[in-house]
Amino acid sequence: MPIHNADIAAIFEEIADLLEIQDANPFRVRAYRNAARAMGELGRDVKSLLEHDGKLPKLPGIGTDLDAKIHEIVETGKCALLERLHKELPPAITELLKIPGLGPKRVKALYHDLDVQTLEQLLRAARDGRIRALHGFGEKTERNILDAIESHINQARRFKLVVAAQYADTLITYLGKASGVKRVVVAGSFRRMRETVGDLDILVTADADSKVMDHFTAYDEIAEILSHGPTRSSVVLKSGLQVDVRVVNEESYGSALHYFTGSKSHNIAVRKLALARGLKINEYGVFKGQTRIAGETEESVYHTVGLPYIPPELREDRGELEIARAGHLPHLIELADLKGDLHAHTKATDGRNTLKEMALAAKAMGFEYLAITEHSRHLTVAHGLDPQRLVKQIDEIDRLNEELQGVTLLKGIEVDILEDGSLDLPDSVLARLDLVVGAVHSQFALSRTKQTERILRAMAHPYFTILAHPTGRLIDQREPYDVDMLRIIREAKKRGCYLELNAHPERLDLLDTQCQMAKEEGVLVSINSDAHNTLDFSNLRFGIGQARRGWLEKQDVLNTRTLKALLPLLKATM
DNA sequence: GCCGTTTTCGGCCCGACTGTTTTCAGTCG
Repeated sequence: MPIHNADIAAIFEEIADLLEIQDANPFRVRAYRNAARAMGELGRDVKSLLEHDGKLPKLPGIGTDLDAKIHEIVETGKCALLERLHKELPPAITELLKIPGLGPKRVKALYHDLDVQTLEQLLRAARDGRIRALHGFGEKTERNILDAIESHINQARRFKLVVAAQYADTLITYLGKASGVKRVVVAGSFRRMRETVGDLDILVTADADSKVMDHFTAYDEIAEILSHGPTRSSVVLKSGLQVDVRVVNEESYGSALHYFTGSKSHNIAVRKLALARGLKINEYGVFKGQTRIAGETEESVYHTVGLPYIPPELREDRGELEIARAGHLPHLIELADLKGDLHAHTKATDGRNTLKEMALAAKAMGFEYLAITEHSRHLTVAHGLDPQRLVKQIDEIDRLNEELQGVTLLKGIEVDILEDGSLDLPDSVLARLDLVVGAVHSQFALSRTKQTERILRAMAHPYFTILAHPTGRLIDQREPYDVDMLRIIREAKKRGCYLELNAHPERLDLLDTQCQMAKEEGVLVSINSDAHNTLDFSNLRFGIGQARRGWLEKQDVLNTRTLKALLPLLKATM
């Protein structure tokens, strides 16, 4: 069985769960969770790294023991510690931890006292009223467990950023209407621009006598109130989205925003820095003994631990603290840096608007240029262009450009990369274009080797300019196809072509860690809307968020270039 | 299990809310 990073991460997570149920040292448990996270986020494939170099680079949180376990898993596909734990505890028991309200202590009690090992057994025990009899459990806990199991089955897991944004906008307006409310801001993974969010974390500053929590829990989209306190409340909306609201007074705004934005591991790292300086950080401020020394702004919090302000998108404990301390934080790209968009469709294929309407919408975005890149004939469902229709569009664009003021349409194509790596249109017509965007739209299940070779062969084509949505994943719908992204990026560097970060909210493809990889290898990324109508340009903000999570700066992005600077870059091949 | 501008041993972020308890453990973020 091929071992991927995610497999190693899953093994470490399971070990952490089982150790926790065994009441092991919580810091040992954390070490395994950190290692799982490190594996999940690593931009390089561990197996191929080991095959190539024979050892792993030094990774934070991976010491001698975990390093040996990674070797063991890669070489044998198994981990002796996990096998031992499986003998000591029933394997399915980690499923029980997924039930909200059940942590390791309660799972352990349920197993020892009631021999509950599976969700089915848990359900039966709750229905029979056996749980309430356990020490530390009661009638209400039993009821909650029962409810949680039932909703666990058809529970919505994570929400795409674009969907969460819609709920956030209306809720912010609603909360702002409560008396005494000063500021309402969404923190959490939403503010860090993660591609999906599990819940909305909203921070409110308000006068001490504000009734904002009562106002919040009276919101008419609420399906269930999970908790309701004076400073913190949690609810589930009818949509299934959980919302947590936290209220602090105005002087704690910065420290509370920092705390509530996370990520959890970033916060832990910052608080450790504070400890080393004899300081304590909590959501109310930074304290030296009993004295509060900072907290009005996030800048003030970072300042107390000797750091500059770190943008939310970087707060993932992926080395940002060290880089910040050294004064080398990137100046992250912003939406206003984009000078154009290099991937868009019109009515000629599966888009909704005309060439002119798209051009004017791009101009309204402040863009100098917009590339029209229709699908090619192989993608019949999208009414892809054959050579004749593409030539016709080329002529139309030439005519329209003479008429347009302040914006230029570029002639392109989103050409299908066929299974053998050839392109879906002949050279004779591709030669007439300003750029060729290549895309995989079929045969997603090829082996890693074949899929990689297919894409490399397409990129070797002299007219190839940009690889569209390089992993092919659709968030929550379709897994990425299996490719060696590092090889693709290195080949792009050699060939002088580029990778797309597709900003469509269902794609957000390249992934953030792959953006970092492209940057390290010196390959420019093109942040494109893949617009199918004039409104889709607004999705670029999600692409910008993803790019910022990938540490990209203005100079790392192809379409921050002016038209004049861009054109030679599009022509640079081989 | 990891790690070191006090350290190779002894620490490891910090607080709110719930439910069960009668002063606090467990869970969560």
